[in-house]
Amino acid sequence: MNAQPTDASFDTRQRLIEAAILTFAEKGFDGVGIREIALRAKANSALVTYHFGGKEGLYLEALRYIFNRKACHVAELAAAPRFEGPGAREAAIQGLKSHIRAFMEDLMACDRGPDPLDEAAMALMAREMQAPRPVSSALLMEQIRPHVEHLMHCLQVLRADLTTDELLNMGMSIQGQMLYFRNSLGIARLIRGNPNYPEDLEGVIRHFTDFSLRGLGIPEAFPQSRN
Amino acid sequence: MNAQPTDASFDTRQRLIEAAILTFAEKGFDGVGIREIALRAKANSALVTYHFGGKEGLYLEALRYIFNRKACHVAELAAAPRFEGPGAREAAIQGLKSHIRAFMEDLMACDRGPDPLDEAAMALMAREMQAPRPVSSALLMEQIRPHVEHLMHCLQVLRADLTTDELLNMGMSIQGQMLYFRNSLGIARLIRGNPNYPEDLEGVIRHFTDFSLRGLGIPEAFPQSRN
DNA sequence: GACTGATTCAAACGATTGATTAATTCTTGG
DNA sequence: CCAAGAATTAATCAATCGTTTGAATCAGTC
Repeated sequence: MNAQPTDASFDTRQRLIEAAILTFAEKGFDGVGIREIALRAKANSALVTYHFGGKEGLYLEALRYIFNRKACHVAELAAAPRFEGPGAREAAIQGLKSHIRAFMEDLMACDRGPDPLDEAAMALMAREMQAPRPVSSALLMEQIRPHVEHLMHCLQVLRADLTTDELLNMGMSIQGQMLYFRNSLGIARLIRGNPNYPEDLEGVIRHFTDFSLRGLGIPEAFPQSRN
Repeated sequence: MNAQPTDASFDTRQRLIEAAILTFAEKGFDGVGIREIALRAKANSALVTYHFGGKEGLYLEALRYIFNRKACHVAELAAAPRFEGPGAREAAIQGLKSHIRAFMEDLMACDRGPDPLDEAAMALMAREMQAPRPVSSALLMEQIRPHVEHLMHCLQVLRADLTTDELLNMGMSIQGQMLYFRNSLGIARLIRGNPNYPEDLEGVIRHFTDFSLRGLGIPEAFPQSRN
């Protein structure tokens, strides 16, 4: 593995990484050979060991590439200040709404157009989340933690009466519906008989927002008790 | 592959299938060799081809074994009659509660004690749901469809004012949080720093029930408007 | 143009893959 | 008891795996 890539090797490295994302996402780590990746990247398979130290090194670098590439909206929110004092509750509601919107927009990568690489990157992250490799679980945790903490902060402000465990359950339900939505897009399109679903992402975001606020137990979001 | 297994070969077949479930669940289809499975089953690796026609045949047989073994609670519910006439609403609420409980108990296989085989079976199904193999996707869909239809019927009774698309969104949120819970057990345990999570499955079931009923917009489930 | 280090390449490495073979053991009905 | 078929075994198959090798090619520097 070389120390720092030069301009000459940068293109090859990038092509290998992108081919790795596409192919790993499609078939999983064990379902792909480095020859297949190298062929897709129009590079020699020996370069995988040369540039990344091996197949696993390429896999790790692919994950890092995904994390760095996705200048997430969620990441910006995670850096927001804490909600305190009067108006904290309203701010937390707005923060939760923003989180759901940002997370959905990140999930769908809707602001960069339909990019197959983004699509594959999310599929690969989904694989990694379900069956985390020991070597990459730390990388994944480091990436997810700030988002989790920001969401948990919103929830804690909104439901100060709940225990930490109950708050984690709330967060799990909120994140779960969105991540499952992303993971099962293919099936959902089949069930609805609509290959373009969701045409109305705004409607889906609105649904997740309302469902989450009600599920969380926010009175303002509950239609029957609103008036 | 032999036509019908005799008594003599039944034990070996069973041992191979159970070893396959455990090992496939742990490392995925491509991450396991038949020698490793055979070693775990204390059998000869050539018997995989002899009894099941090959590695993929063993995998399919393992899935069938899971489906047959798991006399799912959800499957019983799916065969329940439709909710009609007076009391339909109460019945639908109870039906939804039962569905969530049954689905969670099936997901966690908690009613037969902590059986590593059941645990592995669910992990394998989770893998299969996220990245279904072409040969087994039909088997999986056939297994899942009745559960989806039963859930949709409950939702339709409870929220007759919603469009089909909105109802599908509701169902997606309800199933999503549970499936995500199952799929991301590994990450959840990392986040909580508790490898034994969830110790209190009842609490999780109660949470999903409350969250779903509130999210669905059922007034009775909303604490602030209950009294 | 010669030298240097980084990069790429074709070829081959040993190991392991799923599958096959042929011989052997086990089981069982006549 | 004994053929006959089923079940199991060790050994081996070709293919592929990730990796290594050594030479070729490239880009700069003196």
